[in-house]
Parts: sequence; structure tokens; C-alpha cells
Amino acid sequence: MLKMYDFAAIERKWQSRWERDRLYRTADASEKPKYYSMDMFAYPSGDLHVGHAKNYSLGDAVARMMRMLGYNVLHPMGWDAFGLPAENAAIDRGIDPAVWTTENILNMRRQMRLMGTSFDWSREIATCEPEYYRWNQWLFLRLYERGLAYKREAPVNWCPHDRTVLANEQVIAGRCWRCDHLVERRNLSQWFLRITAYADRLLRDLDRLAGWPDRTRTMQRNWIGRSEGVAVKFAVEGLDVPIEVFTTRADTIYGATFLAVAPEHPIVPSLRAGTSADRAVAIDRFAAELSSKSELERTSLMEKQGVFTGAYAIHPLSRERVPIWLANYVLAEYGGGALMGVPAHDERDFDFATKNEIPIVQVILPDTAEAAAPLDASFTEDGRLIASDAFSEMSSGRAREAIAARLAEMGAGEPRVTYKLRDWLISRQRYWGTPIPIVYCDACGEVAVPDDQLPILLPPREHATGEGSPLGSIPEFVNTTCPKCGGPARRETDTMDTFFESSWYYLRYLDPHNDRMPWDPQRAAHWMPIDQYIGGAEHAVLHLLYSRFFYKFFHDEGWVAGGDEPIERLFHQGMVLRDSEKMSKSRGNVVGIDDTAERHGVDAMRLFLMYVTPPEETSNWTDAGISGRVRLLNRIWRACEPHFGVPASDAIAPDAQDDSDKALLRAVNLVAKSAVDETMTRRFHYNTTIAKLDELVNLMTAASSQAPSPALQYAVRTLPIIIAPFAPHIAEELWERLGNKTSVHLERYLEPDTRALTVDEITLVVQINGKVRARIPAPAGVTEEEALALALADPNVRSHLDGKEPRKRIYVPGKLLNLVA
RNA sequence: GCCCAGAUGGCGGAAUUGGUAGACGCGCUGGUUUCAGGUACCAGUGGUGGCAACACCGUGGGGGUUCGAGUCCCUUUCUGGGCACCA
Repeated sequence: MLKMYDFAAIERKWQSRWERDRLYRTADASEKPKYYSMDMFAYPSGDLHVGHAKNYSLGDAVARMMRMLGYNVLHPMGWDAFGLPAENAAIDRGIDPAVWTTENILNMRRQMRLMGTSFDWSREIATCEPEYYRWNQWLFLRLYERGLAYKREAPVNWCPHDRTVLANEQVIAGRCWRCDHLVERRNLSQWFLRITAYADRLLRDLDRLAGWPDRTRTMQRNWIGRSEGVAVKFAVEGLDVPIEVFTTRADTIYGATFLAVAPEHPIVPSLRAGTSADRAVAIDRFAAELSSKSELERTSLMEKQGVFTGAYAIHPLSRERVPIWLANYVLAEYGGGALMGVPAHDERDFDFATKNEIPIVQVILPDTAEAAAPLDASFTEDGRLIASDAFSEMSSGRAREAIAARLAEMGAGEPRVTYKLRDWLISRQRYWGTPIPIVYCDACGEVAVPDDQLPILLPPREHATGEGSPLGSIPEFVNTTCPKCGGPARRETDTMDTFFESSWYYLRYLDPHNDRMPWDPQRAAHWMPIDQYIGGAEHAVLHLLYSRFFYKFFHDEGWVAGGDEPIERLFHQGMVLRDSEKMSKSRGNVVGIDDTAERHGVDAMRLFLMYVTPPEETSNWTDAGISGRVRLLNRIWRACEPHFGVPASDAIAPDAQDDSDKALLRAVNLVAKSAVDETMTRRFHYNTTIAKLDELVNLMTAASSQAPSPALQYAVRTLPIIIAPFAPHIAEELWERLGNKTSVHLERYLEPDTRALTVDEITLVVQINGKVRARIPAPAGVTEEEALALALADPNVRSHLDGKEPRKRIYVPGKLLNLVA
């Protein structure tokens, strides 16, 4: 007799057999209902660790459960294969990024197979392959045709370490999301995608995403940042062009004592031209000082600063002269880069006005105040208007409408909705990405590359240097001919943000080898939306927002049918820590897949990762913890071993003969019920399912020392089915040794039997004044009167009643009797 | 500063609808088997008191609703996450 089941041999055996039998290939046509179950694809960084394993174990359990519950499950995997780490590794070690990436993919694919995942590898994709990125280029051209991709000069985030620009979403607290360096600000001509055109739909449709975590929806809502207000035109003395400002507080307009514009505002040159030489110098100096400062430096880190331009605007309602300032706290890219300063009712304006000795005029009184008193801070809440001509005495709410209407009448203002969301900057000055399919011709200007010239292949790496835009240093790549006039032309040398690829990869899985279209719309109509998407919360405003944007575009183009949201249900798994710290190579605390598989087996690893915490929580890896799961698997093996080779009598659950039989049958069904419930409610707390499995195995171990009963035989025969989604290898081996010829993973999951789950004896809890005083065994159908009689017969209950008559009685059938004395 | 989530034994966690708090596992203690070892088996394990029956206390702190609160309400502390001059 083996002391330990031979997990290494068993796991190897079944992995190769599954592959040989193509067990996890998904047919597009099926009688069964479709279920698209997707894990976020992997960045090929080199090695998988148990943090990845937690993610894929969960996704795999869900996919396997749904298959066994009768769904046609699509469960693919692929590689987010473009990106900077490959390029940096290439620079550091002198290898081609393509080679580095391919080697990593090979290794990680091996590790994913080693984990016993049930991915359909026939649909595998890698975004760095021309077969994939040509459709990136194709999609870019469609966006370009619709005016949703455009190039413009703008102040952008530049990471000096990674030597590229970044999208707004990729700057975390002023730092690069990848390398954590402070970003700088540069004015560069860059490619953007017009995600702001979808801002309203992206916001509104969040309400429909009931299957998404609230916090993710909240993050997206805040990121989109919709504000309703008024765009107000202030005429400028001596100029034909007015300054337009955006405000959500039109009710405070009579308190506007200055205008503030960003140094980048287009009116600044005109203002500079009309001012004194001294002031012009001050303006230049101020603008120059700010131009290289990142938004973080300009905002959070700096005091409010400004220079007076010498120019004045005319207040549209009061007709008073209002000084125009340049200010560092005005964002160039929001609200038109200009604001009206109302120091009495805005904290920032108050701060600025105080520093620059600008008058503070109070126009809103708190509802509780009688008269205006000098302010030592701004009052930013709603109240009642004063010193506002005809609008005085109105409430803030009414005044906002009335003033907006008045401004509209005068042609000096109009309602405006503004978003914090900015267009998605997709240019990257890096090599390892999708070339943007545009050429520049001296005669024709910016020209889109025709579809039949796609893909524009990434040239071999050896010609590119690490400096500047790498593609720009390869003349063979840059120099081309204009598709329109045939004259000499230069290619765009920027590559695309890798989030472009990941915004649509879920559609390519549906049709991975199509060479005429990125995907067949009919397949999209069949498989979309993704029923269950599992991945980290760190993509809440990146990948998950961009994907929604792309899908809405696809929907508008008619390339997908049904709704315009790609993801029905979303689940964020938690991280895995080691010694309460994030695993990283530099800390040397990485727990690898290979090592863990070798020492404990992957079934034990999968069970541990699902058992240690609910999947959305952060878990801690411990060696003691996994040995508990190894122990469980050994106990399962030993409980089943005496039944190996014994022909199965029949597949029907036997009638329980005695209490221990009943308990055993009930335990079997409790595991199944938990597994089914956790799957169908999408809670995925399989930790509780596995705890119930422990209880079952405890009972089976106890029953093994008795004479074999039909209930135990039934439990043994059923066990492989109920553990199959969680420990797929041992399940298969037990299944085979118990005499079955086909894969356990093709079986139908055990349908929980209500009859087996019901108990006929309960523990009646008797409380006196809400405190438990007795626990009395009672028949399940015990009536209130019977329960009372049982309770009153209990000595402890009697002593606590102390001869008193219960005033009140609360009875919860089959559970509890509370007597109030 | 604003928004969101959380706090339960020595540890991870369970308690899905207000109804037996601590399931299950880890660890620890005692025992069995074994030449020995443990990744085997059995039993015990929230705190205090008690031989015991049992009693009291106990789900971050304080208050409340209720026959009854880990669960609901108010308040407060701490931890984690997100946003952060967005006019």
C-alpha cells in the first residue's frame, strides 16, 4: 500500500491523455447553451507563480463546473505579447524581443498545462504575431475613417525612464504605471482615440452592468467624471475673441472677480501682444517654467501661482471689468483651459485670490445666516443669493437655472456637459508594438495605408537603436512610397499602446485563424458577451474601460450583435502574498509553479489556493497550508483504494439504512450543493465547498473502519465527479480505477438530492430571554406545542424560568424556541 | 480631503434571508500505531471560574433598535483600495 498517492505520475498521465484526446476543444456549434468563460490573458514575463495559479485555478474550476452543468463552455488563453519588458530585456541582454517573448510563451504555456487547466489551445493567440496585429492596424484604420483616431499636438505625459508617452490612465499619482518614475509633460504631436465621444454611453451603461463589482463601476464613473454646467463667454477688452469658461456654479457668477487661464490657452499670445514689455516677459517666464512640469507637479505639489496679463474681461451680467490672470492651477485640457475665479465660493480661487490680493465678493449666503460677514474661508455649499441683481434672494439651485437661461438669451452662455475623461493617447515611441498604419507624403500629407497593404510588419530588431523612436532609426522601414500618389513618403514610426490589442482579443478567440476579417460577426453574435470574465482589479480604468469603448464602436459598426457591452459578469480575484508581502524576484519570495507542482502536486496547489481564502481576498501562501490539502488528497485516495477494481453495483443512490449512512449521503450532497450554488450565484466561494468536502472525507474515513455499506460505496463512486472541477487529475485517476472507461470531465455534475439533504432530527434551541439554555434533540417536524412541552421538561430551562410563566413565546420552526419570562 | 471595501480564537477563515458564533483547515496538547520518523489514526483546543452540571464574558471601541444582533441603524478608531486643484 502506497503511503502517498503518486501525484506526479498521475498528473503527468492525465495531462497528456487530455491533450491526446483533445478533451477541451470547444465546438462552435452545439445543442448546449453557450458559456464564454474567460481569464485575462497573460503577459509573457517568463514564469508563472502561484499568484497566477490562483487566478487560473478559479477560472478553470468555473469552466469545468459549467461544462459539467451542461453548458458549451469556451475557455481560451492567449498572450498579451507586445510591450516594454520584452524590449527592455532585449536592450539589457542583447536578445531580440521576439525571441525573448517566444521563449517565455513556450515556458508559460508548458506551466499552464502543468497546472491542469482546461483551456482550448486551438484558439491560442499572441498579439505580437502579424496574424494578430494586422487586425490591430485594420481596426485602427476603421477608427481613423470614422474620425475616432486622430493626430494632434497636445501636452502629454512623458516617462523619461521608459522613453515614451503614456495615456492618462497609465499615470498613477503622477508616476508611470510600469516603472514608477515621475512623468514629465511634453508638447508632442501624437495619435489619440476619441474615447470621449463615447463618454456619455460609457457612463450611462455602467448602470446596466449589474454583474460587475460596484467598486469597479464606481472607479469608472469617477474616472469619466461627468459634470453638468454652463460654458460662459467673457468678452475681452480690445480683442474680438471672448474667453469661454466652464462652471458648475453659475449661481456664483456675480462673485467672479477674475478669470484664470492655463498658460497653454490659445488666447495667451494675443493677450501677450497687447500688454507691456514687462508683463510679456513675466508671461513668458511663467509659461516656460510650467511647460515641462507634469500635471502632478503643477497641481498637488505646487502652491497657487499666477501672473496678471494686464488684460481685462467684461463680466457678461454685471458688466464689470474682471482681470485676466495666468494660473498654474488651471488645467489646459479641462473645461477649455479657463475658469472664472469666484474666491468667496471656491477653495482654490480663495487661495489664489488671497495670495494675489484679488477682491473677494460674497454672493451666496448660507441658509442659516442673516447677513454677509467677512469670510476667512470660502463657502462652497449651496445657499441663497445676494448682491446678484435680479437673481438675489434665489436659492442656488434656482439661480443656476435662471442665470444659465439669461446667459443663453444673451448669447453669452450655453449648457455644457464636461468630462474628466480625456482622449486615449495610443502613440508609443517604442519598438515592440504594432506599427501605426499611416504614411506622411509631402504632396498628400497624412495618408492611411490601404487594407491590402496590411500588415505593416515590424522590421527586424537589429537595426533599431535604443534612442529616440526606434523605428525612426531604420531607413528601410521609414522610407516608403505614398499609397495615393506613389511619391516618396515616410512611415509613422510610433507603435500602438498594447492596451489597443487587449481591447478586442476576446473577439479574436472566436475566430483565431480568420485571414479576411478580425472575426466573423456571426461567431460574435453567437458567443458574445463574455459570460464570466476573471482578472485583476488593477485594470478597472484601463483595459476594462478601453474594451467597453471598442465594443461600443464594433456594435455601432454592426460587427457584433446584441448588446453593446462585452462583459456580462466580472470577477476580480485577490493577490497571493508570501510572508505578507507581494511576491517579487527582488525580494526572493516568489513561489513558483514548477517547484510547487513537484513538491506537492498541482491538485493540492489548486485546492489550497481555492481553500485558503474566498477568491476575491488577498491570500497568504504557507507551506503548512498546502500540506493540509496534500493530506486531504491522500485521505481521499485511501478512502477510495479498497474499492478499486470492485465492479460498481449501480449508479443510483441507495436508501440510507442508519444514521451514519444518512450522514454520509447528506455530506455527499452538501458538497455538490455548495459547488453548484457557488457557481450559479457567481460568488465562487469554493473555500466553503472544499470545507464541506473535508467533512465528507472525515465521514468516509470513519465509515471505512466499519463493514462496507452501500452508502459508502455510493460516496466513493460519486467522489470523483464532485471533486473533478477542483482536483481534476486525482478525480480522473480514481474514476478510472473505479472501473469507468470515459473521462470524468465528460460526466454530468451531481445534482443535489433534496431528499438526501433533509434531516429528520434537529437540535431544538431553547432560549430564555434570548439566552440559550438548552439544546434538545427533536423530530424535524416538531410543532410549537411539542417544542414547548420538550422545553418545559428540561431541568435547565425550568431552573431559569424559576417558576414564572413565559409572557411571550417566539418559535422558529425546526430551529428555536425563545421564552420571555 | 473625498469615495469604496473591510475588522470574528494563536493563524487562515465559516455563519448566503436578524435565530446554536467559531464549521473546515493550519498550529498546538494528549494518546494509538511504528525500530524510528510523519505528509498515519483517535481525542481535545475562544477566555474566566468550576470535579462536574453549568455560569459569566466574547465577532475593533461606544451607543441604539429587537424576544433575539457578527448580521440592521448612529457614532468612532484602525487597515486596505481608488481618486486627488477636473472649475
